[in-house]
Amino acid sequence: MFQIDRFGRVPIYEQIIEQTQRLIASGALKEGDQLPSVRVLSQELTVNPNTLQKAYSELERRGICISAPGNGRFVTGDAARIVGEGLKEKLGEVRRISEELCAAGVHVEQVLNAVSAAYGKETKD
Amino acid sequence: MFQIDRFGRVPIYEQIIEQTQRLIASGALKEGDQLPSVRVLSQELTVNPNTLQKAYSELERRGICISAPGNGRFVTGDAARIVGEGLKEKLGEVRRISEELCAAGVHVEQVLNAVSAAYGKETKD
Amino acid sequence: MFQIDRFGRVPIYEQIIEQTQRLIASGALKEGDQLPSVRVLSQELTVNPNTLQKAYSELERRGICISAPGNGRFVTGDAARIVGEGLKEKLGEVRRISEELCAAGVHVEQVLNAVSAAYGKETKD
Amino acid sequence: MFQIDRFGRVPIYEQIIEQTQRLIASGALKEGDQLPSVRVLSQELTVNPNTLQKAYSELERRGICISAPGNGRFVTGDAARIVGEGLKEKLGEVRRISEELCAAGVHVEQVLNAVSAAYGKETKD
DNA sequence: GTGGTCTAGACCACT
DNA sequence: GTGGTCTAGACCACG
Repeated sequence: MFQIDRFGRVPIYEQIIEQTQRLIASGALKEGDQLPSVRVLSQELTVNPNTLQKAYSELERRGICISAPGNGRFVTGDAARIVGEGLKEKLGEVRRISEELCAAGVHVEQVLNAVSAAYGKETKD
Repeated sequence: MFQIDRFGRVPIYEQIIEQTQRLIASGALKEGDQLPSVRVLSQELTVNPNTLQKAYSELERRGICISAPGNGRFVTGDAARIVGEGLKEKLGEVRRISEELCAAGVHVEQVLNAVSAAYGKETKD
Repeated sequence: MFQIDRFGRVPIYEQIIEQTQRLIASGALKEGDQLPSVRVLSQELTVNPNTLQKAYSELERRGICISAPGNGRFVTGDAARIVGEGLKEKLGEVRRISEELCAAGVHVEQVLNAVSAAYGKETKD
Repeated sequence: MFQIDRFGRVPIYEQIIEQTQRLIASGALKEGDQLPSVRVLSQELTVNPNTLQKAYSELERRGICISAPGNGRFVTGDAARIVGEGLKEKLGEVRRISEELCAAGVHVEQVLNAVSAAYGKETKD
C-alpha cells in the first residue's frame, strides 16, 4: 500500500502523508474509508508507530482524515477537495522552477520533455 | 547580493551555493570575477563564517571557483559550463514533481501549461 | 434524545452522562422516569452497548438512576439534588478558566461581561 | 519558568503550549525572544525532549514561534496577536458554560463569584 | 550548541 | 482492537 524510501532526504512521515494524499487524489481512498491502523501499518512497513502517528496527525490537522478514538481513523468528506488544492501548489512549483530554467537559458523543449517523460510519453525534439 | 532565508528548510549554505550559481548562469558573475570574502559577506548577511566557508568550499569542489590564498576567491573559466550541467538536476526535479502529479491524476496538459506559462507563452488547448 | 460527537476529545460515555444529567437538571427527566434501554439506545445512536453500559453504570454509581433488573432503569428521587451538587464542578471550571485569563492579563470586566451576557443581562461599564 | 502537572488529564505538551502562550500574553516573552532550547528545558522540567518538541512544533504551526535550525527558536512578530485571538475563544468558553449553568438554574451571583475568586477578589453576595 | 527525525517500547483510556 | 501520550535514547544536519 505504501512505498517507503528510508535513505532519501524526505522524512518517512512525509512520505506517508504524500502517498496517502495520492491515494485520495486517485480515488483509491474515499470519504468514510478507514485508514490502516497505526499498529498494523507499522508492522507492514516496519516503521515505528510513532512515525505513523505523526503522519496521521498531520493529515488530520489538514482536515483530510479524522480520528474516532477507539474506532479508527477515517477519510473526511473534504479530503478530495483539500488534496486537490494541494496539487495546485505543486503546479505552481513546476512553474517556478521553469522560470528559473528559462532565466538560465534552458530551452523550453527540454523542460516539456521532462514533463512528458514523467507521463511516460517520449516527445521528439 | 544574496537573499537569505534563515527559517526555511533549505540550509543557508545551500542557499549561498544556489544563488552564486544563479548569478553565474545569468552572467552577472563571469570568469575571473572575485567573490566577496568570507569575512565581509558574513557581516553583510549576519551569517556564521563557517557557513559561508562551507558554501565556498563546495563551490570550489565543483570547480566553479578557486581560492588564491591571500588574494581572494575567483570564478573559474569552467564555471559557466559546470553550472549549465548542474541545471539538469533541476530538470530532474521537474520530472519528479510531474511524476507525482501524474500519479495523482492531474492531466499532462495542465503541467505542460504551467511550463509554457513560465516561458511566457500562452498555450492553446 | 442524545447528541453524540464521535470525533471530539470527550469520550462518548461522558457525553451520555453529561447529557442525561442535563436533562435532569432541566426537568425533562424526573423521578421515576425510565431511561432508554441499552439495547435500544445503542441502535439509535449506533454506539457500542458497552459504552452505554459504562455510562449508565456511572450514573447508577452516582445515585442518579437505579436499575430494576428485567424492568429497566429509572431516575431516582435524589437525582435532581445530586445533579445540582455536580454543577459545582462547572463552577470550578469557570474559576479555572478565569484564572488562566487572569494570568494572561485579561481584564476581569471582560470575563464578568461574558457571564452576564450568558444570563441575558447587559452589564454597564 | 514552567509549571508541570504530571497527573492531570491535560497532556504535558499542552501545558507547555498553554503556558508559553500565557508568557506571551503577559508580555514576558516578546517578538524575537529565544525560547529555551528543547534540551535545556527537558532537563529543567525533567520532561522528555520529544514532548517539548511536540509542544514547540504546535506553537510553530500556530505561527507563534519559528525555528531557525541550528540557531534556536524565536517568538514571531504575530505571536501576541495570535495569542490574543486565542483568548477570545476562552471568553466564549466561559460564556458557553455560563449558559449551561443558567439553564440549570444556578444563580448568576454564584458564577460571578467564581470569576471574582479567580481574580483574587472576594465579592459579597 | 541547535532543531529534526526515528526507533523501541511502555502505559492509558475508549470502544 | 483503536488512538493518544510519554519516556529513553539514538542519529543526523546545521551553525
